[in-house]
Amino acid sequence: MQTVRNDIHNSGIPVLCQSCEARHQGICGALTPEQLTALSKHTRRVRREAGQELIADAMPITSYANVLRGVVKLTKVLEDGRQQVVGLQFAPDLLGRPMASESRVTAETASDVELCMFPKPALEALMRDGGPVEHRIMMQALRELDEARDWMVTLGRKTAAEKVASFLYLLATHIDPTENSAVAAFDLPLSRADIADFLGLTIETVSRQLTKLKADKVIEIANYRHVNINDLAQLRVRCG
Amino acid sequence: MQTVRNDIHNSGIPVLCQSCEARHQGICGALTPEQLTALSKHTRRVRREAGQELIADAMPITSYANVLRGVVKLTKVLEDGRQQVVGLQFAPDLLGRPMASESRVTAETASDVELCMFPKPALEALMRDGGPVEHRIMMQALRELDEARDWMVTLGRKTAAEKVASFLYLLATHIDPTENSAVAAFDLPLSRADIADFLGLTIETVSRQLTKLKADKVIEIANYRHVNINDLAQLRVRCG
DNA sequence: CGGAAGCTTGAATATGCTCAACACGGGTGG
DNA sequence: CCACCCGTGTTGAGCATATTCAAGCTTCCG
Repeated sequence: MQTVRNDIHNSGIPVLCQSCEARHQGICGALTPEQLTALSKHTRRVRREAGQELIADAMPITSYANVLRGVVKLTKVLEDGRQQVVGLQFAPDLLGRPMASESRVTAETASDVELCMFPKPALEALMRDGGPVEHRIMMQALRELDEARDWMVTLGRKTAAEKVASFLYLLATHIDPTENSAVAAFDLPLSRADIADFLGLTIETVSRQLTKLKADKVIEIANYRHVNINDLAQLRVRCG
Repeated sequence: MQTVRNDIHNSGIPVLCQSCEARHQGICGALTPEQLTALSKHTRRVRREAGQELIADAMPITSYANVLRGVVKLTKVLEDGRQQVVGLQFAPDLLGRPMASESRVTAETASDVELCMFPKPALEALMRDGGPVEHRIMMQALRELDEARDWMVTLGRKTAAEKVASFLYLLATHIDPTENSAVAAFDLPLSRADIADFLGLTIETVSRQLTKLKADKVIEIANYRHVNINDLAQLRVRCG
């Protein structure tokens, strides 16, 4: 054992993880090199294109995954087919409900996505002793809870115009959180149908409100998907 | 050491805690007798009548509390005064956002409430080493996240009639979770205004929908607050 | 070029909101 | 004891916002 490297840097860290953007974030940031090595024996790097189902509601969870790139949407459906997006996950979020045998949501790729998957028992082993891994998972749960509650205000109390503005503002502040500028530009990771399901609106209403924001020169839209926000402060005002 | 008791029962447990209904639940259920004794030196049992503010949004958190009796509502407001209830807490929930310096919500008593309060550092000391306390807090956060996401479906995709039915169904299944009967009876812990803020409706709409459920013989209401549910299955169907 | 999927636009409709009046119950004071 | 008031809840009429239904437009891709 330990015939392996303690070379210069990244000593003992699996090759795959060395180049991983999520290496120091999410769950992996809480692992010792030894734990990382153990975990990496079970991991699988996976790409999925947009529109694929990753986890089905009410089905047993067999594996967890870190989101490395792209956007995953968490949805719930009523019996008659009405759908609600209840969360969006970006890198380096952990995908999968910890401490439960069954999922409580459907997880689908909203854009092309890259994942680092690992079997359920591998994560559970790391959590068993409590400690830093459990701590990170708790922190993610608390953050997601804050986000869910913020969104409940949008769903329950905002007008259609405010909902759409809030959605764009959310993306602008999440997609590139480093920038702190007055403008923003990005590709919408969600279709109009997904946006509607996120906002509790119809696709027609979403479309009309986007058109209105465009007419009011608050945003520009190219190719249906690419958004330029000219005045982030103006957009903020329209969030209610 | 261990000079101390292995007497009969409840050995070494503070008197106040011995008679506490939450003793084996919530945070306290994760504590050793020693930890419980240490914590109990800082706790204060408090009663608050309905309508009192417990924690203000965006204000520093100075203490946490266990809910022992009654209902606490968590709310958020928009600048123009529109309000949304984003969560309800029952015994034995922990009140207060762990791992944050400021609250992200306003907490108010919805009914008369009994709390067991303790200062922020006391809980943080118990969490420091990770372990069972942190585990319980994580479990509560995950449960609240599931509940918040369930409620997002109600807010975003259900009709007014379905929202009111869902609210009554939620209470019926939460207030006395032991019973598993076809009927239920309870006092509404929330005013019409609070119910409206929970459901993203106006008080008039809530009132009309309650009247409709009454006219359809699904529920009875006495004294505005006392509700009899005659047919829980029928109510369930109306939840959408 | 044709077809399909995704998006936009328009007109008619319905659902829930606003505004207003009224009912009920509990407390206070003459 | 009754009169009054105030907070809370109900009911009604008219209205506004978002939905529904239907048609047409882009873009992408074979």
